[in-house]
Amino acid sequence: MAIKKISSNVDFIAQEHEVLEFWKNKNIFNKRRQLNDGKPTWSFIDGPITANNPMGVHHAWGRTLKDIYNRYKAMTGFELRYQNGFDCQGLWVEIEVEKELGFKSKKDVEAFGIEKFVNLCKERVLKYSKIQTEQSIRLGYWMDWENSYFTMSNENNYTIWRFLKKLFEEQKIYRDVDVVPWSGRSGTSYSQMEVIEGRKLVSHRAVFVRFPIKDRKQEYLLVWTTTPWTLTSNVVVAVNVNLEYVKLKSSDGSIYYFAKDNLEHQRLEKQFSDKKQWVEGVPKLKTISQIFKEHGGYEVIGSVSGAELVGLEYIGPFDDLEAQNKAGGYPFVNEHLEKEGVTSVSQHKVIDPGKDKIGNDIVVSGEGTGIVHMAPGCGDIDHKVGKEKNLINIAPLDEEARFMDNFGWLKNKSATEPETIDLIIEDLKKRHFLVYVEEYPHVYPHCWRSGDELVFRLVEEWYINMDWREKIKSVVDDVDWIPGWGKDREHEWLDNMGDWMISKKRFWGLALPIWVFEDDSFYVVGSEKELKELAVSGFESFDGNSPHRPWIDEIQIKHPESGLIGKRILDVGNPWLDAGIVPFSTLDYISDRDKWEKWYPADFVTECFPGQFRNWFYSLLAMSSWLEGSAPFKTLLGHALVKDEDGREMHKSWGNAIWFDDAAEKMGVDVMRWMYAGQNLESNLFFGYGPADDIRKKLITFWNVYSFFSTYASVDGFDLKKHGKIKLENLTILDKWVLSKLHILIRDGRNYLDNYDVASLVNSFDIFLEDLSNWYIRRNRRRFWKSEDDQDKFTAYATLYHVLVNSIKCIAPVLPFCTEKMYKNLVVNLDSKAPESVHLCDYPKPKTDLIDDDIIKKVDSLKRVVELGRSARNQSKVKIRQPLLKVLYAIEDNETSNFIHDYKDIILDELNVKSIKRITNAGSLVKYNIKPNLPVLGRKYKSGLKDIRAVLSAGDNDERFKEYEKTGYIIIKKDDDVYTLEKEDIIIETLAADGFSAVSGKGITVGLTLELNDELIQEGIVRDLVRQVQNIRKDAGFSVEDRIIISWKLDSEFQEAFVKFEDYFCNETLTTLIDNSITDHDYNAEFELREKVIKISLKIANI
RNA sequence: GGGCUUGUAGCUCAGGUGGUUAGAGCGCUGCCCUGAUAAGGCAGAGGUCCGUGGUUCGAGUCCACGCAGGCCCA
Repeated sequence: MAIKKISSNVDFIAQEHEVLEFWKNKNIFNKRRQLNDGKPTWSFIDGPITANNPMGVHHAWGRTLKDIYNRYKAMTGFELRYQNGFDCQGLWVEIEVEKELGFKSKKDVEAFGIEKFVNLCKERVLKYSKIQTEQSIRLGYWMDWENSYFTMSNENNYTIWRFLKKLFEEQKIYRDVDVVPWSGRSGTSYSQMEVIEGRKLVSHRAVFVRFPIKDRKQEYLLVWTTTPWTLTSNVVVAVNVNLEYVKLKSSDGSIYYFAKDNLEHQRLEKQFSDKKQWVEGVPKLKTISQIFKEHGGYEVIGSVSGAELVGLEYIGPFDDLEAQNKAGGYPFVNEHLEKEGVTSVSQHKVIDPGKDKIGNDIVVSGEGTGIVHMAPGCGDIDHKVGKEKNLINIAPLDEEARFMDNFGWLKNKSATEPETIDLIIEDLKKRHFLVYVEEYPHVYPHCWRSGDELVFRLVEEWYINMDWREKIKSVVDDVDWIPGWGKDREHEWLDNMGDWMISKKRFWGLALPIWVFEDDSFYVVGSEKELKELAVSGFESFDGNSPHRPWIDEIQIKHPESGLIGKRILDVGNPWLDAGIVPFSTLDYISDRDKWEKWYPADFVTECFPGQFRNWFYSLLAMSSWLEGSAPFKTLLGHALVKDEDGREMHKSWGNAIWFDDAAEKMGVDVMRWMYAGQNLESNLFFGYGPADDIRKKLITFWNVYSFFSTYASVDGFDLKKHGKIKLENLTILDKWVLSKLHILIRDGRNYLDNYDVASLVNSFDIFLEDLSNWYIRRNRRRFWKSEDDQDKFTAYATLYHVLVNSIKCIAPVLPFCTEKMYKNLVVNLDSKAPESVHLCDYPKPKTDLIDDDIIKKVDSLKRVVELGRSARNQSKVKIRQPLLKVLYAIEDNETSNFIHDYKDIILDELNVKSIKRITNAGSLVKYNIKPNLPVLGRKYKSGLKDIRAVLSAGDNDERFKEYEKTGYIIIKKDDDVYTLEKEDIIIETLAADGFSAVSGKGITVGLTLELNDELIQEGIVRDLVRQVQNIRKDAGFSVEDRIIISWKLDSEFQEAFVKFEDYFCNETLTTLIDNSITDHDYNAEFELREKVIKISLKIANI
C-alpha cells in the first residue's frame, strides 16, 4: 500500500457520506468503546432533546459540543457511556398531536379517547426520535444510539415517584387552591417557569368604570382595568391610604374620586414617544383630565386622603349576577363565610390592602386611578389580599376560559375573545358604569406553546414546598459553571423562585402518584411495587401498561393508615421532573446501586443557557440535592442561541430558517462543526451560508496542504520506513519552526479541551494552518518537487508527514470526517498495523523538546524582513520576475542580524535578489530615531514626561543617537529643567535615511538596489519564459510531474538569454529536450513575451 | 422600577496589570504574483473606541453620571 495522490478539488459532502458508511461497516464506534473499556470513567449526561419535531441547527450546536468532548475524552483514554436522551412527555407533544387531529380543546381529546390519544403521543415521540437519531448520526455525533433513554420509560417515571415519595414523607407536598395562569386552549395551568417563556407585548381594551358610592348621591369611585371580564367577580376596591385623592365634579354634576397624581399624569409617555414597548396603531393615551374635558369639562372641588375613603361601601358593576350573591363565594365555597351569609355584594367596600411581601405599596398612583378593583378569584395579588382580608372568591371561568353558570348572559362566552369584551363594554355602558374605553399596550402572559392569551383561574393544584432551597444553593457552589456568571444566575433564581407547581391538568405525561381520599387526606405512592400492594381495584387492567393515563386512573388504593379507598388525582406532572431525574433513572438508581455509583455524579453536562436556570438546571439540582445532597454534575457548560446570519431570530414564517438537513447537505457537517466549535459560547451564533463559506475556505486550505503532500508523496513513493523518521540533525530552520508550532498547538490544544474551551483550540488551529500553508509549505514546496532524491527531500517529507498526521489527530474531534479521510490515506495506506480510524488513535502528546521559542522569535524577524522586502519590491515598480542585485537591511540587534544573514537564501528567493547586505549608520543609508520609554519615564518624571516628549518629537534624533553612542546618555533641556535619559529610558529605532527607497517597521529597515545589468535582464527573460511554459503545460492538462519535450523558435535575444539559464529553465519546467525549431507535437500554442509572439509545441517525454 | 451585561472599521469581533501611530478576519479599491490558482502577496480607503464629566504626566482601558441594546427579576 502507498499514499494515494489526492486532488485538491474535493467534494466534502460526498466524502462525509463515505466516512459514515465506513464507520458503520467497520463498526468503528464500537471498536473505540472496546478500546476504552475498563479505563477510568468520564461521564457526560445528555440533556434530553424534545422528540417532537426534526432536529434544528440550534440543537446541532450543543450536540457538536457534546460530541467533541466525548471524542476528545475517548482519545485521551476514558471509558464513556454515550447515552443520548429523548424528552417525550408533556404538553408540547400533545399540542402537535392535537394539531394533526385538528382538535380545538381538551374536550375533543376526551371525546376522541385518552387511550388512543396517549398512544398517538407515544407514536409521535418514537417517530421523531428515529428522525433525530438519523440526523445526529449525519452530524457525526457518536452515541450509543441503540441505548438512548426515553423520559416516558417506566424507569424514569418510577424514579420520579420515588423522589416525590421522599418529599411526601417529609411533608413537602401539598395541595392548594390558588389563582394561577391558565390556558383555555390547552386546559391547564402554567407554572411560574412557563409563564416567563410566553410573555408578549399586546394591546388590550382597558376601561375606566365608575362604582357608585352607597348612600351618596351621584358620587363615584373611578376604577381602571385592562381585563374588563374580571369586573364580574369584583369583591372590593383598594386604595393607598397615604395618597391624596381628588374630588372631581364633571359637567353633569357627578363627583368622582381618584388619585390626584393621576389627573394630569401622561401614562406611558416615553413608550409612546420612543415607539418602544408600544403596539403599532395604538393611539397615544389620554390623561384623565383630558377624558373629562372631552366629556364637557370638569371642576376640582376638593381632595381627601386615601385613609378617608377606606370603609366606603359601593355598588359593584355586576351585582345582579347570581355569583355575586352566593354566600361563601363561587364556585369554591368558604364554609365559614357561607355560614355567616356573607356574599361578594355584601363585602363591597374600600379597603387598605397594605404592602406586598417585599414592602412595596400594593396600590400606587401612575398606571390607573389609584383605586384598584380587586377580584380575589381572578388575580394573583388580589387572591393574596383576599386571603389576608378573609374575602369571598368568585372565579368565573371554566377549563376552557368560558364563563360558567351563575354569570347570567355571559354563560359560555370566552373571556379572551374580543367579542365578549365588546359585549361586556356595551353592557357597562348601557348600565352607566362605563366612563371611557382605550387601547392599552402592555406585556401580557400567553401560552408559550399555542400563543393563546392566558387568563387567571382559581384552581386546585399540587405543589412542592421549596423551603429547603438552601440545600440546593449549597450544591450549586460545588459545580464548575462555564461561563462563571451561570452560578450567580442560578442563585438568583433559587432566591426568587416560589414553590414548585408540579401538576398539570392534561393527558400525556408523568402520572403523579397522588391518591386522594374522602377525608381530604392524600397519599403518595413511591413505586410500582407499593402500588400493587395498596391497589384494591383496577390493577389487572393496568398491569402490562406503562404508568400513564388512562390505565393508571383505574387503580383505587387503600390508605395504609386510615384504610379509606382513594382515587388517583387526574393530573399529570410538570415535564421538568422528567428531565431532572435523569442522573438517577438512567443509571438504575433504584435497581443497580453499583452502576449508579460508578457514574454519578457526571463530569459534564452542556445545554443552551437561556431558560435552563429555572428549568433543566434547576430540576437537576433540586432533585439530586433532595435525593443525595449533592450536585449531579461537576462541570456545566452553557452556550447561547443560534440566530440567522443577520442576528435575527430564525422563523419559519420569515423564511430565514435553515433546516438541519439542508445545512448538512449544502455546507457539509465538518463546516458546521467548525462553526459551532469556534463560536464564543457566550454570544449568539449567527448561522448562515455566508459564514459557512468563509469556513469552507479554511477547510479547503487544510485539504490543499494535505493534497499537496499526498500528491508528491505518491509520486515519490513515500515510504514510512525509509523516510518517515525525523532526524534532528537534518532539520532546516523552517522544519524546526513548524515542528515548534505544531507541538505548541498540541500542548495548548490539550489544555483548552481539558478546560472545555474548544473555541480556543479552533482559533489556534486556524492560526497554525495559516502558518503551515502560507509560510512553511510555500517556502518548502521546491524541496518536494525537485528531482533529486536527497537527504533534504526526505527530511522535508518526514517533517511535513509528522506535522500533518499530528495536526489531523489534534483536530479530529472537531472535524471527524475530513480528518478520517486524510488519516486513512496518510497512515492506514502505509501501515497496516496502524489503527484503522483516526478516532481509534490516542490524542497526540506534545513533544516539548521540539518546542523552541527562540527559533520562533527569529523566524518571525526573518518573516518581517521578507514582508518589508515585498513591500519595497512593490513600491519599486520593478516586476518581481526581474531579478535585482542587492537587498539591504538594517537592524539594531546583532544576534538577529546574524540569524537573518545565516538564512539569507530564504529572503533572496522570496524577493528574487542576488545578494543581501546589512547596512549601518556609517553608510548613511539609515538613521536613528529615539523614542521615550513611557512606562519608565512616567514613573521617574511624572509631569516632566510632557516636556521630554515634546523635545524628543522635535529636533534631530539622529544627532541625539550619536551623542548617546558616545556618552551612553542623552541630555534633554526644557526651560530650566534638565533630564538625563539612559538606556532604559529610551527606545532606539532604525529608519531609512532621506532619499533612500526603503521600508521600515518595528526596528527593521529593508531597501533594494534597482540597477540592472545584462545578465539580470537575461535572467528576467528566462523567468518570463518559465512562467509562460508553465501556463501552457497547465493548459495542455499535463500533470505536475510530467517531463516534457519542447519545440519553439526563439529569436537571438531570447535564445542568448535562454542558453545562459537553460539548466534553470529545464529544472523549473521539467523539460528534458528542447528543439529550437518548429515541430508539431501533441500540444501547440503561442504566447506573447516582451512584444514578440512565440510559437511553441510540446509533448510529454516518455522516460 | 431593580439587578447583571454589552457598546471599538461596512459586517463579525480581539484589545493582561492605564503607555508610544487602536488591531484581526471578512468585504471594498488599486497593483503584483501565476503549478496552493474559485488560492497567495503588497498597498490603500474606512474609527467621535456610545456621550459627558472626573482621576492621571498619559484613558479604548479606571471612576461617576447619562444614552442605547441584550438578559434576568419585579
